Amino acid sequence: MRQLVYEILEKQKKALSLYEIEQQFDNVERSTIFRTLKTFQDNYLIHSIDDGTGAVKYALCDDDCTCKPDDLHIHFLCNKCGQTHCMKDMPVPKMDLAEGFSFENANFVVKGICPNCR
Amino acid sequence: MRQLVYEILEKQKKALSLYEIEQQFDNVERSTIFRTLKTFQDNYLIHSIDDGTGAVKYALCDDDCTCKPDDLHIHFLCNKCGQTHCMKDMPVPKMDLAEGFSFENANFVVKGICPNCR
DNA sequence: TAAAACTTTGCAATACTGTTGCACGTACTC
DNA sequence: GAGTACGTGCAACAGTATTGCAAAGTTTTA
Repeated sequence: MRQLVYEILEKQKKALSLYEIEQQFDNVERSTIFRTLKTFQDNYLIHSIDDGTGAVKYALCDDDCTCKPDDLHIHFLCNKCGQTHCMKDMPVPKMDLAEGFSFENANFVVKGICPNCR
Repeated sequence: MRQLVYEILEKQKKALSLYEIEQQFDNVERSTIFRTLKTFQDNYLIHSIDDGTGAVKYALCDDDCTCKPDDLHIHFLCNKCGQTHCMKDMPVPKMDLAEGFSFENANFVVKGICPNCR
C-alpha cells in the first residue's frame, strides 16, 4: 500500500488530495490511504498543503527537505482546473513581522491560471 | 442583523470565524450570520481568510479596499491562541511566476506566536 | 389600507472532508 | 501451534459549510 501510494505521488508533478488519490485505486478505503499519508507525513516523506479549496493536498518532499521553515516553498493553485503545483524553486520570502510577532511557519498559495489552462 | 454583525467585526482587530461571531449573540442562527457574511462579501465589505485552521475567518476591508490583487495583505495566525491578525500594512509580495503562470490572487498566512502569547 | 411582492430568519437537513474505534485477517516470532 | 504485531475495511462520528422550506416581517402598489 505504501509503495503504491508513493508511486502515485511520484508520478504526479502536482499535489494530490486524499480524494484524488483514492480515485486512482479501484477499491481502497479512504481511511487506509489517510493513515498511509499520515505515516508518510510523520516521517517527513511528504508535506501537506492547504490551498483553500477545502481539501488538503499532499506532495512528495525533496530528498533534502526537512519540512522546516527554511524549506517552505510557494504553491500555485489553478483557478480553472483546481490543480495545485509545487513551486519548489520559489521559497517563501522572509517577512519582517511587526514587533512582538515571531515566525514559525508560513503558507503561501498563489492563485491564477496555469499553463495548461490558458 | 447586518448592523450588528458589522459592529462586531468593527470592534475586533482580528479576523473572526463564523463560530466566533455566533458566540457573540444569544440566539442567532449560524445560517443567518452565514448569509449576512455572504452578502457582505458579495458587496466587498469584508474579506475572508482561510488560515488553515479549518474555519474561514472574516475581517472588514479598508474603506479603499477593492479586494483586488493590489489590496492583498498578509495574515498572521498565532499557533498558541489561534487568533488571526490582519497585517494591513504588509502587502503580499509580488512573485515572478514561472513561464505560463498568470497571477490572479494569493493567500499568504504567516504562523507563529503573537505578542499576547509570548 | 389591504393585498401582493419581496426579504429575512430559524429550523432542519445535507454535503464534504477528515478522523477514530473496532473487528477481522495476515504475517511474523518463538 | 499459540501469541503478538501490523494493516485493512467498515462504520460511525466530528466539524464546518451550505441549502430548502416555511413562517414572520417589511415594503410596495393599487
